[in-house]
Amino acid sequence: MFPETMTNALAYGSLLQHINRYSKISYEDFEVCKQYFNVEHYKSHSLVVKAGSVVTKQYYVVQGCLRTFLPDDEKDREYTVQFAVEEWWASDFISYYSGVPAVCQVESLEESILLSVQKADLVRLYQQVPQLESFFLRKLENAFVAFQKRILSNLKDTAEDRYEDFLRHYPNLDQRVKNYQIASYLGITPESLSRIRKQKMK
Amino acid sequence: MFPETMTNALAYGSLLQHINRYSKISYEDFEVCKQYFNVEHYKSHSLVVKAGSVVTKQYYVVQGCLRTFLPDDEKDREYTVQFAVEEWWASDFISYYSGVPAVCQVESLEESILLSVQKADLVRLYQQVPQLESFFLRKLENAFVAFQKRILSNLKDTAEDRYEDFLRHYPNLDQRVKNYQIASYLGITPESLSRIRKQKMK
DNA sequence: CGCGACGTTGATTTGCCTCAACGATTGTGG
DNA sequence: CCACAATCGTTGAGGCAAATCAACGTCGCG
Repeated sequence: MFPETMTNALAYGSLLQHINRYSKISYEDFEVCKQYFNVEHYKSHSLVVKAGSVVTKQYYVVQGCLRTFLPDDEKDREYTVQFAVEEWWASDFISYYSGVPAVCQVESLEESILLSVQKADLVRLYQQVPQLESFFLRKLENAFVAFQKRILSNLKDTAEDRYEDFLRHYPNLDQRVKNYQIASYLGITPESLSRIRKQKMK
Repeated sequence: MFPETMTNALAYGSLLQHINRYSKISYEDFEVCKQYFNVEHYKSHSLVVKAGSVVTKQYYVVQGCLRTFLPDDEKDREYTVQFAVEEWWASDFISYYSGVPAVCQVESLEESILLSVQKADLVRLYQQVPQLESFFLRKLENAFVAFQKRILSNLKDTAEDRYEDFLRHYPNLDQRVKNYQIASYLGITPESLSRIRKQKMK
């Protein structure tokens, strides 16, 4: 493993590159930005966000893989809202934006390195580096569009179509996560997904 | 009917009240705001947004009812993304935010009075009245949360549950729109919805 | 090694769709 | 204002995709 300072440098480097893809930011501005982001490490199978309390942070994935899901203890089932791999963001955004206690959880599916930022700190950061407000706004717009597309896909596509959408939307992710987790993202059972995969081998 | 100036005054009054519910705005600021919003009238069954060109406006519903839907000419079917009644906003937000030509359409289901605003004008407006940027951001966050809840509802709830969600989400709207439009919002056929309604009468 | 978690396969059930027919309602032109 | 057509909602019969239930093989890990 890299020494602490080394992986931190890599983490912030990843974030800088990511932000720069959307809105150019100066070295000085990024130095300010860095102060508000904390590096967090999570083991595989650990919980990043637990249901029950209000979520005040969002997370940027430097390395690893997260899954946001709604547990349904009664039916002994889970519903996956989204996955997040390198350069994606995750949180329980329902709790984060509406300020209600989280019903969803975020779990780390692998050893993960994250950068977390407090919602309250973002407000301050926006005042110091206004481009970042545009950046996060753009990010929200994109996420909104993605969700609307997913709703449309649920309305019009078959399970097989949606599985192919999933493969396109998350390249190679099918090799990193469990089948039953993909099934719970698609809204079908693991058995059905297994049959769809079999079907597709021809 | 009211004279033109009268309905315009009512329209802007509605918008002012609506904005004030989220972020307080002074009389002077609202005067600036008004300049960018245009009153538009639509007849029942007319199209507010047609598929094919990039959508640059979003619409506030002063009076009436809109529906955003994706037409599928092949299957001779439609998929409803959302309804918008008084004090709601509508557009094809996929086109509006991503700048791609619209695939969805927005139709007026009743005689409607709308206030439209250009995306480009909002940028200018934000510079003059910064509270409005927060207002629109809040609106986007709420819409994002609503969509995420709908995705979860699609994953976990039965058609009947989703119908009840619809009734709660859009109070009394079932008396204003066609059954097959509600069905296309729920992702079921009009026949299935009819059977669900029958079921619920006990 | 042995246990538990996971993926697959088969048999059966079920919720919703499709297709078709029929009233009710709406809207329109004579 | 009525007559007629079109649209819409309902109901029934039959079919299909996916769920459920159950069994079994495999893999990973304590």
